[in-house]
Amino acid sequence: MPAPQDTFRALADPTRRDILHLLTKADMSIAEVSDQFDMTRAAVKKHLTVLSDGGLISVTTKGRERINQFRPEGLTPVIDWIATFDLFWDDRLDALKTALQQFEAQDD
Amino acid sequence: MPAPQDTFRALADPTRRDILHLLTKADMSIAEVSDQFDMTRAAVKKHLTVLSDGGLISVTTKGRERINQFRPEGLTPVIDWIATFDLFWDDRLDALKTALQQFEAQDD
DNA sequence: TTAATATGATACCTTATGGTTTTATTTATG
DNA sequence: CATAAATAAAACCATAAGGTATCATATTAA
Repeated sequence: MPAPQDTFRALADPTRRDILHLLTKADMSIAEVSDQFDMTRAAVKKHLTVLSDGGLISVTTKGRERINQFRPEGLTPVIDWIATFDLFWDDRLDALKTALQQFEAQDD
Repeated sequence: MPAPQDTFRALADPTRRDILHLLTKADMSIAEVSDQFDMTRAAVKKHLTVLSDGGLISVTTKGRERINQFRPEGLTPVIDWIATFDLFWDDRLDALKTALQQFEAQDD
């Protein structure tokens, strides 16, 4: 239930977008994510917090680790927003919108 | 030909997203856009510059005015990026991807 | 229990961002 | 031509953002 703004904000940083792609390969602890970037754990952890605030990842505690998992549904606020422009597009894009609505419905 | 980052950045601000919706109603000069927001023309002009850098609007000169026009195609970098996650989604989302590819092809 | 690991939290620094104000330039208009 | 209108450009300001370093806390593991 993040505000759309939180999702847009989370996606605005390239490192955060890269983290999302990384998390499609496997769920990872903060340390594991940090290993893939040339910055401190603290910095990566801040990015993960922003991603979590934006609904793009979920975090579960496993012992002393925090396992970060990509949440594809977190992207829907952005898709929804883009879909609001569909009157400007053509019929082919209506197909996209329809497919999207099915996805939304399925997600309930 | 903006870098994807410029597009994501442009969409990260709520005022800029509102401006895009406003411009779906009509092409507008800077002054006309400014009339719809509680901030100075200079501030709105900065936002329009960021939107232009992100490929989301085009600007044409008409006398002493600069007419700003929404560019729906400017959203495709974002759509493309989201589509890169489709392996994580389900078959229904494949339909979305297909529709998107048709749109891309048509745009050439 | 002691030491190492993984993370949390805070303080701090630098730069980017969103905004205003002021001044200049270009284009209409009376 | 003189003036008003529309925008450009630059200086400036406060806050947000991305990053580091440091210290505290909570789990493991020896």
